[in-house]
Amino acid sequence: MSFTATEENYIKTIYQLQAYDKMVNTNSVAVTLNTSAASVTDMLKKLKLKKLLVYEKYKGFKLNQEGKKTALSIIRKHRLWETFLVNILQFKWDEVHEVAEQLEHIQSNQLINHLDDFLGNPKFDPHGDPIPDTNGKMPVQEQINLTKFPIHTLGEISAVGSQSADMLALLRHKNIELGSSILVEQIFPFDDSIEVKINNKILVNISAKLAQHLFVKQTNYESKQC
Amino acid sequence: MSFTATEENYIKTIYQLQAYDKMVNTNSVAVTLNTSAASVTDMLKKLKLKKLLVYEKYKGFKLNQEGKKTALSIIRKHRLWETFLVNILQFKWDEVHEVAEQLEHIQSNQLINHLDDFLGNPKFDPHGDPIPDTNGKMPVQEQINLTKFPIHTLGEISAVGSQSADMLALLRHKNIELGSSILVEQIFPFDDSIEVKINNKILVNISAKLAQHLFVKQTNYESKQC
DNA sequence: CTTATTTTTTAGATTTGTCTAAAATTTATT
DNA sequence: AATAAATTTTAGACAAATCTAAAAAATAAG
Repeated sequence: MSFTATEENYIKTIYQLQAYDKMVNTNSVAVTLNTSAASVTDMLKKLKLKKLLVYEKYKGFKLNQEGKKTALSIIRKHRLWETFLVNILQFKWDEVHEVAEQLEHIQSNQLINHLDDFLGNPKFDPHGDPIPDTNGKMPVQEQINLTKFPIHTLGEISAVGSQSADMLALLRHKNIELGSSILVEQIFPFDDSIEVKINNKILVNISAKLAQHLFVKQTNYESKQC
Repeated sequence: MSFTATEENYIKTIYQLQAYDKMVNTNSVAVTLNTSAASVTDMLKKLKLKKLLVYEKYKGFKLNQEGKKTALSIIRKHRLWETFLVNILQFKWDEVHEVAEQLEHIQSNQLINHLDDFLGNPKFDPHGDPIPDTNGKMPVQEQINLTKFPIHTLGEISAVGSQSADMLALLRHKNIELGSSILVEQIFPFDDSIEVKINNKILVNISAKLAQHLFVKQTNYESKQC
């Protein structure tokens, strides 16, 4: 079965909103896709007819097994294209989203599987997000973007998403390096900046932009066998 | 200015039909795009409004300067993507057309220019067709149609004038591909078929219709300095 | 040079995805 | 529990791209 680009955008959005099978409401989809609630309702009827979601009017909705499978194949395409754009075509990792939004709708299994092979079957995209395989299976993420890292949880810096001299200078100034321990103390919604404790000593404020470039691995006490 | 995928398909088709500024008629576009004459008329009004073509009703039409520029940018994208699919992703050259038809509509100058650089700014695509540059300039081809190629003269296949799957399947069956050496042995006036020797080994009979779609470059002895 | 044929255009409908405004339903608040 | 507020759905309309059938114009044939 194949879908229009518009249908695919709805499917992907609903998938992201329903994380762990929560019910999704009309308005949140409308806001995310920057459209009207009425349009969302229209599309829900269509997707229900195509047996992609569970939906009763006024009661909310969520993707069924088939819908989730479809969403994962779109996400797979999106993330593989982002990897291609950054790793092969030298895009900066914050320039790729708009183009990947277009490329993800190209229909050809042969294309996406060849692309996957050419890229060396990557497990994570340049943003650190996991890439689903042909069956929709996602690798477990051992690292996560700092913006998504839970508060009051001990982790350590496992990657930086940029090698710009400016950024490395900033990191040095804040005494942050690969392997530094990190603990999120507080999040300021006003500017999305984050206050963290580095190496259990220094309190440092990290801007939203910097946080987007830092990846953290949760410190696993059990596995520390030394 | 940007266009829908449908508009782009019309523009490209008209460009190909008007070769050297001939007037184009409604029906030929309808046949090429496998649609109705009425639909073509509708689109012509739209493209005239967008100032891409010269059109007076019942009198035929052709792209103006702006229209040709647009067509060339679409053709550039198509041929670069075909090159990518064959050279990088290991597609067979008769498998690429359908996918390239989709990829050519992706809108991003950055993408297509980075792709061009990554491919090494190729001048010809895997079918031997010239790739327009950013300004729409095409490299000259010193090739000639097989039907006009002199007898008993060594040449090599430099381009094919169609991307139809049927034709490409036929070529594969006859062991003919881009770069194959070719020598016309005999011409049969009854059906205008041609007997040729491929790669100095196999004798193959080529129908008039197939020959019309094959382009040959004379093998240049002078440059063989080994 | 009329008439017949072909080509092209118009008129009116259909489908997809969208909108606004109004009605229906659910949720929140006295 | 009754009413107010928010959310969701329906109704009706619109633009894009398409169709079929009929009308208009150009071309071909007698």
